[in-house]
Amino acid sequence: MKKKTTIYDIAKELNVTVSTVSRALNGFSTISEATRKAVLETAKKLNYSPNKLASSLKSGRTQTIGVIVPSTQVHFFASVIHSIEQTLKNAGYRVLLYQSNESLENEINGVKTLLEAQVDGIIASMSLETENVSHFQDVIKQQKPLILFDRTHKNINAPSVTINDTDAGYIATKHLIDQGYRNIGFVTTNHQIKIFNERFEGYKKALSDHNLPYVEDHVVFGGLSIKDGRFGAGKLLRSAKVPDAIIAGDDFTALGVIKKLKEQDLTPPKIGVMGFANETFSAFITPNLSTIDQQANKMGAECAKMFLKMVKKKNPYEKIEHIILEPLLVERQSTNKNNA
Amino acid sequence: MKKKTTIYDIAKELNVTVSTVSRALNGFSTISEATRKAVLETAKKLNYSPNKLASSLKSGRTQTIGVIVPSTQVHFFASVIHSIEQTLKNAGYRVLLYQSNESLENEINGVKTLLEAQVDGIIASMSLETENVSHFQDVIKQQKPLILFDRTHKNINAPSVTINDTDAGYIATKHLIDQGYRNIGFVTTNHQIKIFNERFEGYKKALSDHNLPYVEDHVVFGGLSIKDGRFGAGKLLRSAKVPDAIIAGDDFTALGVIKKLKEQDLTPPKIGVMGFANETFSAFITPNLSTIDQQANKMGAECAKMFLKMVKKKNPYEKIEHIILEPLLVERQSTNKNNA
DNA sequence: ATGAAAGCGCTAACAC
DNA sequence: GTGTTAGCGCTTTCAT
Repeated sequence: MKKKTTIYDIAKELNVTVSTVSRALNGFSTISEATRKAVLETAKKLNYSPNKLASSLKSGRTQTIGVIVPSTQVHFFASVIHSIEQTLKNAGYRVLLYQSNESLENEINGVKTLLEAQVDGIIASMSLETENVSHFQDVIKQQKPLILFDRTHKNINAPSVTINDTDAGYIATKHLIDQGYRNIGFVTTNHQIKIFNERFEGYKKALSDHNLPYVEDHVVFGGLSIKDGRFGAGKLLRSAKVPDAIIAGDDFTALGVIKKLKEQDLTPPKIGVMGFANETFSAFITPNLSTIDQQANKMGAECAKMFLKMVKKKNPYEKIEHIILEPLLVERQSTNKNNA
Repeated sequence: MKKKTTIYDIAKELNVTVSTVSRALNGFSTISEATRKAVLETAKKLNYSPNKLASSLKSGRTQTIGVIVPSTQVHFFASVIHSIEQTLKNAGYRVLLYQSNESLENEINGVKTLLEAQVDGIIASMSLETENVSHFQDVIKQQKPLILFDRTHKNINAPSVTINDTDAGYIATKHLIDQGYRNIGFVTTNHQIKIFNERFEGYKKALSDHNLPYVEDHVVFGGLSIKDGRFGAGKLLRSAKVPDAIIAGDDFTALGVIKKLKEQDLTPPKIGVMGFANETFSAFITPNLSTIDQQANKMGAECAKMFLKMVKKKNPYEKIEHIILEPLLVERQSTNKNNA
C-alpha cells in the first residue's frame, strides 16, 4: 500500500509550493489559469484525494452533522433520517448516525461521541427514558446547532421541529366523535415525553369541547407495542362501561388493539380504532387503520434546513425557532362507523 | 463562545507537558498515579473534550465506517443499518451514512465522500443502476475493508454477506409446489443485480426438479413496487394459461399482486402469492403474506464483524470470505392452499 | 501570482 | 516518570 498523495506531492511534481496547490484546488481567483490547470491535471494523474480531516482540523468545521434517534428500525425515524441525509448531502454535509435504543445512557454516549467527532451540529429525537437533559445542554454550550424533533423536552431551550401533538390528539378524537363514537378509550404510555402528554391533552380537550365526559377508566397507561395494545384493549373491554372506540398511542399499539378486538368479534369499525404515525403497514392491514400522519419526510427536511440556517450564524441561539407541522388525519376503514 | 480546552490548557494548569497529559488521558502505565489523577481531575474541571479529529489525523484512523445503502426508507436496509451501528458502536466505531437512492451517480459520490472523510472501511449494498463498479475498486486499492451485502456484483472481489438467493428462489417455489400449486408465475425485475438473477435461477431449478415446465409467459420482468405488482399480476391473468400461484420480487410487489387478485375475486390463497423480504407489513395484511426472510439483523451484524476482522489485518484482502446466510421460509395465509 | 511559515490538537519517538 | 519535538495534511496570513 503506497502512501497517499498529498498536496506536497503535487507541489513537488510541479515545482510550486503547497499554498499554490491548495489555492488551485480550492478555486481561488488569484491563481493563473495555467497553474490551476496544471495542478488539476497532476492531481488527477497522481490520484489525489483530499484529506478532509486535515482541513477540518484547521478550519474547525467538519461538514458533518450528528443524528441521534432511538432506532432506525422504527419507520418514522428511518424516514426522518432519509430526508435529513438527502437534504444535507446537497449542502455538502455528511451524516453521522447514532442510535440510543431508547436508553438514556446510550444517548449520553451518543452526544459525547458526536461532539468528540467534532460534528458541526446535532439533530436528535430523545429516548423514552430521557428526563435529565444536561447532555444536550453541552451541545448548546458549545454554541453548536442542536435541533430536536418529534420527541422534545420542556427543559431544553433549542429549536425544534414537531407536529402539533395537541392538535393530533384533538383531531383523532374529534374524528371519532364525528363518526358517531361517544365512549372513546385511550391506550398510551406513561413516559414523560411531551408529545404523549400533548396528545392526551388534545384528547381531553376534544371530549370536553363536545360535552363528553372524561372517564378515568377509559385511559390505559402502559407501553407502546402490539402486545401493549392487546393488553390495553383487553383492559378496556373489561371496564364498567366498554368504550365504543379506542385511540392507541401509535400504530403498533393500534394493531394490537385490533387483534384483540377481532378475537372478541368486535372488529373495527364496530369498535373504532385510531393510531398515530401512519406506518407503512397501516394502509395494508385489514381493516386498514385510520391514523395521524406525522409528516416524517417534511420533518426531516425542516430539521436539515433549520440546521443550515443556524450554522451560518455567529450566535445560532439568538432567535430560537420552533417549527410546528400540522398533523394529517388519515381516514380509513377502522373508524368508518357507517360501514360497521 | 470561549475557546475549547485542549491538552495544552491542562498541561499549563498543572505545570507538566502535553505528553504527560496525553499519556495520562490514554491510560499509559508509565504515568504516576498522582499525575494521572491530577490530569483527570483538571480535565474534568476545565470541561475537556478530546478532539478526535486531531488524533485521527495523526494516527490515520478515524474509528468511523461508511455505510452506503439505497435508502433508509426501505425497512430491510434500515434494519441492516440498525445492527451495523449497534455492533460497531460497542467496538468504538461510528457510522457515517450515505444513501444512493438507487442512483449510480450518488453512489459514486458516496464512495468519494466517505473516502475523503477518511473512513476506516465501507459497508455497502449497491444501487439497482450500478453495473460499472470502479468506484468500489478505489476502496480496495486503498486497502481499506470493503464489505458488500445483499446486493453484490460479480466484478468486485471483496468480502460479502448475502443470503443464498438461489435457495431463496428455490425454497419459495418449492413451498408453492408443496402446497399443491402447479403453474407458478414470477414477477421480477430486469436489473442486473445478482440476487434477482439467482432467485430466478432457483425458481427454474425448483420447477425442473419437480418436473414442471418452465413457461416463458409466466415470467414478467419489470420494476419492483406495488404498482409493478398490479401490472405484473394483470399480465399473468391475461396469459394463455393463467398461473395458480405468483412469486413476486419483493413484498411490495407481492402486495400489488394481492390487490389485483382481490379485485378479480381471486384472493390468495385461491391463487398463491409469495414475496421476498419479510417487510413489517407482510405479517399484518390480509391475507397475510408468505415470504422469504432475509435476516437483515444477522446480515448487519455479520457485516460489522467482518469489518472488525478485516480492519486488524495488514492485508485485509489476503483471504476474502463470503458469508452466505440461509433464507428463511415464512409460511402464512397467502399460500395456504388447503384453506383456499 | 506565488512562496514561506505558522498552526489546528494530538501522538510518539527520542531524550533525560 | 516526564520533557522535547517533529510531524499528520491542510489553510491562511504575511511577504515578495
